[in-house]
Amino acid sequence: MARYQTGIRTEAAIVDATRALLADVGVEGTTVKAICDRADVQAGSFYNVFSSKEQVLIQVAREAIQAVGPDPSFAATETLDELVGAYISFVVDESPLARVYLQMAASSTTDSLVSRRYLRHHVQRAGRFTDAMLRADPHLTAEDAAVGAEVLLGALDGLAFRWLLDDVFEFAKHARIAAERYG
Amino acid sequence: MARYQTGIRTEAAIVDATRALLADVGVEGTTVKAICDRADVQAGSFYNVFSSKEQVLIQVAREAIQAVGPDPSFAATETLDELVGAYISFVVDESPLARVYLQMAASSTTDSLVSRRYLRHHVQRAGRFTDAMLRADPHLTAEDAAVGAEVLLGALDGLAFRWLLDDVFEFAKHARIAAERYG
DNA sequence: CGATATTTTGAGTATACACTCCATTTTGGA
DNA sequence: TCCAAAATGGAGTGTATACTCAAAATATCG
Repeated sequence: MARYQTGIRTEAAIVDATRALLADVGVEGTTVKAICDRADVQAGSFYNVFSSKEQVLIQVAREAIQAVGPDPSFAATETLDELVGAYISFVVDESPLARVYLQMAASSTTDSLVSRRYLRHHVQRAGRFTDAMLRADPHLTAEDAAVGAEVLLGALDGLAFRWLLDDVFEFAKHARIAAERYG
Repeated sequence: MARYQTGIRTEAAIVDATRALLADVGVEGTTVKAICDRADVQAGSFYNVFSSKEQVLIQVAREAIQAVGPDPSFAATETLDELVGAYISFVVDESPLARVYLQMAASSTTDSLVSRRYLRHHVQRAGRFTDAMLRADPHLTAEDAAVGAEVLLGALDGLAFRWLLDDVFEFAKHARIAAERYG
């Protein structure tokens, strides 16, 4: 099923429109019609590229999930500061994608495809935080490091949600303090 | 407009059904039809009691918000431990309501009415945490206490969201550890 | 250019949703 | 017991949604 360039461009336009819509009006307002209008495409073209609305949502969620953490190839040596810094700059510098990330994580109904994907991603992320904590303090037990990672990640995510509710909130400042206390 | 007992019972049944549905299937699955089926009531009765679906959602959200914090009459003397303990037992002992609280807070990002209500509630709650922190350590500046309260609340909310994604997660244990890092 | 694969169009379908209407039944005070 | 107010049943309305389809247009390549 070798593809033509026009089809690939259309797919990109649909993904772009979906991401922008999710950031602008949330999951609820992101309808197929709204996506098509924004991408300047007809419904038929949408379904020529994606088999369902859920597929493009998953695609954007995957994209957001990948953007949360720094390059996985550094995972063996990265520090906690780097991990926290990456999350902060993700939220601050890529606000639309961060908004998508948080909104989709929150609105995914339990046991849905998206929900399971987020959980798996969270477990991986917690693993990287745990490893970084262990490298920083080799006296920690693996269990303590894992718990510490969960608490720090919880704080970061909670503060990001706080920012979602009110974007005047100084996320970066609070996130750094959370890292100092919980790291 | 003196109301009859049957009408009051119907209203209670609708609110109960709505709360249970929100906990079970989330905001998305909570349709008027589902509410009516669960409450064993017809659509006409629903709209005899509530003017719209949003009204009953707001009612349940208000109920959940009120259940989050301990009795406000203790606000002048309560300790941080008591506030944290109240949140933990809210999540653990009243899971359905906690689920409603978190899901509606998360999905309210698009709906400005509910969103503002949650934000106002959060500000009040942060105020109580700040006051409790100041009582525990009078040397703190008000600013430091406020930031600390935001970070701790962020951690508690983030961990609760984590529990929402996977209810095997030991929320109480992690929440207590998050709170300890202040003692 | 001609042949074939791919993409686009846009009207059309089925369905689920919030909500209405009003005839009928039930309630509870006088 | 009577009766006006309140509550109910349930069919019905309009609308928005995800999704389909077949014909027409366009791209790719020998």
